[in-house]
Amino acid sequence: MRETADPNALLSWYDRHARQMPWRVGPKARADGVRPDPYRVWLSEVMLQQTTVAAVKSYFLAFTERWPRVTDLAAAEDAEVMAAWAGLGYYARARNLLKCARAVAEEHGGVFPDTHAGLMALPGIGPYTASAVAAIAFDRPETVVDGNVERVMARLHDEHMPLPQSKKILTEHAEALTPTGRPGDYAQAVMDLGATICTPRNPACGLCPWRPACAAWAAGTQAELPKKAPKKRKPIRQGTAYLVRRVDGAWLLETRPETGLLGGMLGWPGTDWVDTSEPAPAEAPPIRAEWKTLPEEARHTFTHFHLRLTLKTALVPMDRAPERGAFVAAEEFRPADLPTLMRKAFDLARPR
DNA sequence: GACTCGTGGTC
DNA sequence: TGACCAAGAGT
Repeated sequence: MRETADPNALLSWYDRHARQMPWRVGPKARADGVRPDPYRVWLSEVMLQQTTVAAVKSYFLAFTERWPRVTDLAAAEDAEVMAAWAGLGYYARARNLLKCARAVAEEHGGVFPDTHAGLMALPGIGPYTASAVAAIAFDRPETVVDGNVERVMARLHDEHMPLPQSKKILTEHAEALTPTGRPGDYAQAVMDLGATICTPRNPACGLCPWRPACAAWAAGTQAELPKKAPKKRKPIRQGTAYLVRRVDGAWLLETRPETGLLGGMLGWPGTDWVDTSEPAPAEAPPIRAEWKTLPEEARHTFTHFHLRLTLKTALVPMDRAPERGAFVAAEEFRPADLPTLMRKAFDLARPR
């Protein structure tokens, strides 16, 4: 008879092996009564959505240095926040981050709600993030279910039904295990277990505090779990971007529409992007100029398609007015403010 | 439930 | 090199 998974065994493991991260109050400090700052917990959780810890660290430090409190962030300009988020991806997160900060500042007196329902009502906070903030910042016994927890539960219970179909069952397993004591530490402990021991490939079962309870370990199936529905392959889209430099060094840029891909981000004016099976999109030059096509196209892969972007460049005189976008002075232009695709295009087109 | 929505690291 | 993957949310 296999043992039942013991939350205390996991907490004991976490006390010894918790990862240190800039936004985390470790188990020792937590036991000494140190409370995490809900603003920092929320900010980190939003940044960590579908994003690796390694990628998040420098952004988290930059954001908290520049905007130490939620009211500081709420008072920031949209363009400043979008530029600071550039490169981290999933830019709807940044747009919702600002909406959420402003809602907390204006409708909640600058104080985050401390319940799952209160948090869920805020922009950019879904089931996972509401549970994470409620548990980690407010020590409420909420159950966090992220990709780590799904994997751990699928293996613990040897669940072979593929995701996302199995999500509900895995959530119920996770809820059944969540303890009423130390819920914040516990939430972080399950995710640390998934990130360092119960990893997608080559799980370190020999070091796992829950191995005695693991049905997949008993069956030898841990390497093939969790099962996932097959993914569709990515189509290829094509388009053209126009990189215009004025003789004084200014660059012609535009802020993209709020919705859709790279919404709200700075970018080069260009055509629509269409599937390569369709005719190439009509030219859409943002200004009258002599265009030069670069020998190399910018290639970039998004979540659901590959993009091949033809780059056209031009040098224009001071008195030439653009039909789209606006010139940004050379000394004010920072390539780091661009999303990665646009920065790639710039790196191929920049004068050297 | 099925799509959309980024990026960099890894094998 | 290409596919997979990482602390999901919104529509």
